Amino acid sequence: MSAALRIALPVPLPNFFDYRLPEGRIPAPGTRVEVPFGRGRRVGVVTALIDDSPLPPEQLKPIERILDPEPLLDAELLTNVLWAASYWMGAPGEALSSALPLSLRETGEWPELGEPGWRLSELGQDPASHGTRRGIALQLLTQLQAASATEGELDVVLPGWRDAGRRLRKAGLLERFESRPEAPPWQPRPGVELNAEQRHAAEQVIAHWGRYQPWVLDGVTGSGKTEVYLALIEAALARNEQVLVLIPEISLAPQTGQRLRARLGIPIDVLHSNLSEGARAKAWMRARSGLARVIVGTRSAVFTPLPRAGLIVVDEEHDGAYKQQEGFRYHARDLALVRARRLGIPVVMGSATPSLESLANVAAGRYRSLPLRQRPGGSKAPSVQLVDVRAQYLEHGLSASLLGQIDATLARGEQVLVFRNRRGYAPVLLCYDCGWHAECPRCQQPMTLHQSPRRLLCHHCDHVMPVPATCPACASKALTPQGQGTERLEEVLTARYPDIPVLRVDRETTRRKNSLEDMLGQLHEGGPAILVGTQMLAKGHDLPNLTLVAIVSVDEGLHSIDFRATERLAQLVIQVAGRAGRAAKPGKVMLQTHHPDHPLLRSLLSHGYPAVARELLAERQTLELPPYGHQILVRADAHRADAWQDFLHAAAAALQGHPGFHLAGPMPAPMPVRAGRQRGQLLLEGPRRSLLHQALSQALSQLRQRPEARKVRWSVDVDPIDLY
DNA sequence: AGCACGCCGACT
DNA sequence: GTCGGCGTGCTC
Repeated sequence: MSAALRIALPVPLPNFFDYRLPEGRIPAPGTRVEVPFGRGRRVGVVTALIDDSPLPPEQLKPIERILDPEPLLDAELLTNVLWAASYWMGAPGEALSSALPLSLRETGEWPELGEPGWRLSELGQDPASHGTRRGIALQLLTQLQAASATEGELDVVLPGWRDAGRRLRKAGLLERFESRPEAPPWQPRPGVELNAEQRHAAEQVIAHWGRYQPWVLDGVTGSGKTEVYLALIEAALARNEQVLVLIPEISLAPQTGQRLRARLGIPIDVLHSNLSEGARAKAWMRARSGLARVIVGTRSAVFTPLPRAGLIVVDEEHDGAYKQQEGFRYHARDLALVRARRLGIPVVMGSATPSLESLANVAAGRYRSLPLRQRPGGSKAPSVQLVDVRAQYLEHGLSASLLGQIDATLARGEQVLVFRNRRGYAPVLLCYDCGWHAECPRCQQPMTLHQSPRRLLCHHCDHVMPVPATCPACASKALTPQGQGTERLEEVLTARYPDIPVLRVDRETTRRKNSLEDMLGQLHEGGPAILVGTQMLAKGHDLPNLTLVAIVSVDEGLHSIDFRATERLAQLVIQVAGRAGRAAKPGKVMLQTHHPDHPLLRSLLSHGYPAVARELLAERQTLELPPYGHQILVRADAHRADAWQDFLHAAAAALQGHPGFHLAGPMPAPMPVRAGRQRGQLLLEGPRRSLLHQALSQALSQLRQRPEARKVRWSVDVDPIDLY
């Protein structure tokens, strides 16, 4: 037993590493240190000063260097990151890695916190030099004559100043400098008048301010959840507290950031994985220092330090994007709740379609519901109509009644959204003569036909193959694309409406940064247009002239073996439908299906999402599925099926004798082959989470030693959200 | 994970 | 005769 520093190192190992105490300053928990590790050096984070290291002192290596003058992570963040590692059964060092921006995972120095600012140059201070400048250029000069300003401030007071700024700098009148870091001053501004429900919601949260309480802001689309967020953010700012706003998608970040900035009148710090590394580290450090008042970010932003935390907002809390699906598999919404509890602050989770987990927590009294049922401005809920396509002739998947509605909508000068959750041209390429279809050799799944560029693409492993001219099995020329993807719908609609702009929104067309923004921007003002796209169109964007949503088909979701498929389908339909008719014009939604009598669709249409959620929850309760039962999934894959079988059988054996759960498997994964690897899984299910955890964490330490573990790739998924 | 060490096939 | 395959063992 010896005194030591317990350090987390960025390796996928479940343990910490102990190092000898240094002579001088003892770095406090949360401080980065550089240590010898193996034959190299690594950067780790001190997690504790201990006096009972199991290693004898002579086996402890000394710390090479202390990297931070004070702890980089405060006690709350460090504790919660380590909690997250243990809850989701990840390596502590890897959990800490996901918490830190890239440059701080290494030996990097703390970034400068100043913001770029603009001021008049020596020449520019002479009014004579301004010449005959007009418009924004003149306003900018006048503004900077009064005082220099940061770029963030200029964005607020003089939107669109950047072009003028660039020209005036070229002319030598302005210069750019690194401003002294300082928290932006905030003054309350007159906001939008809240309606009674919104005001009631905001007042309730404010009445419970300063202690942990989860709130579910259950607002139908268009009910103005954002207004409530804004009122609450202002309440935090008035108390000089920080707010973290989590959003599910990067594509929503610029829009959300701009909207908050415009309304709150202060710079918003945006934090997501597409940001340049420097910008990310800077935003993280600005939050740590308290300079950042409002931080907007995706999943990984849940690791932002919040020394003056006042509120966490989780927007679209039902969204699966909050769960990390590889490496360290944490759930950002759930971690946000845990952080809020330790921070003693409220969490507001907003959604038009709250997750069944959150609804169950409301029913159990752990969360409180803030319903928003009213649509402001008297706008009406869209009418939804099922289109039975069984007996209809379909023109490339589109029924006559659907096309008729599209015609009418365009004729009124309004816009149409055609939703299809399949990208590419056609999901299957089939031979009419012999029944052959193109299949991925590595996944044994149909390959998707893409037209530009023309190729067969596997959506599971990205395998690419040329499109055969004739059937490889029977040499027939009758190879026919089956079904519709967004690419094909775009082609069909462009041909049918040659004078109407048809915009396709999917992963292919939005790869470029901001292209989604640009495309939707075009539509914001505009006249008749058709928007064709996937999932991506389901969230966020407000298109006032969009009055018809055509859902081409969601039938795949009705027969999935995944018990969450129905929940996701209901949420998707409601979210997509919510795009219709947000402004004064009434919206219409048409949903094509081969199963117009399916109970889920019936219920969704006649009683809405809350009723469907109640039914699904009752079903889950009967079957003891989440959120009433808990699950941990052990996955394994290998070149040969017997390798994963051996491993998962060893895992099942190691779990024998532990109480409180039931094992399903070992069994092949729902997709038994992927990218050429055989896949299997073992599911632990039980009513008490702690027993599952206990059993598996004990079994894992044995399992890691076993020879079977080395022959497979394996991972543990606590609270899995899909069983692929 | 990375990186060693350690024994068996095709090349100068 | 060597270069290099990936099995297996370890990192405080």
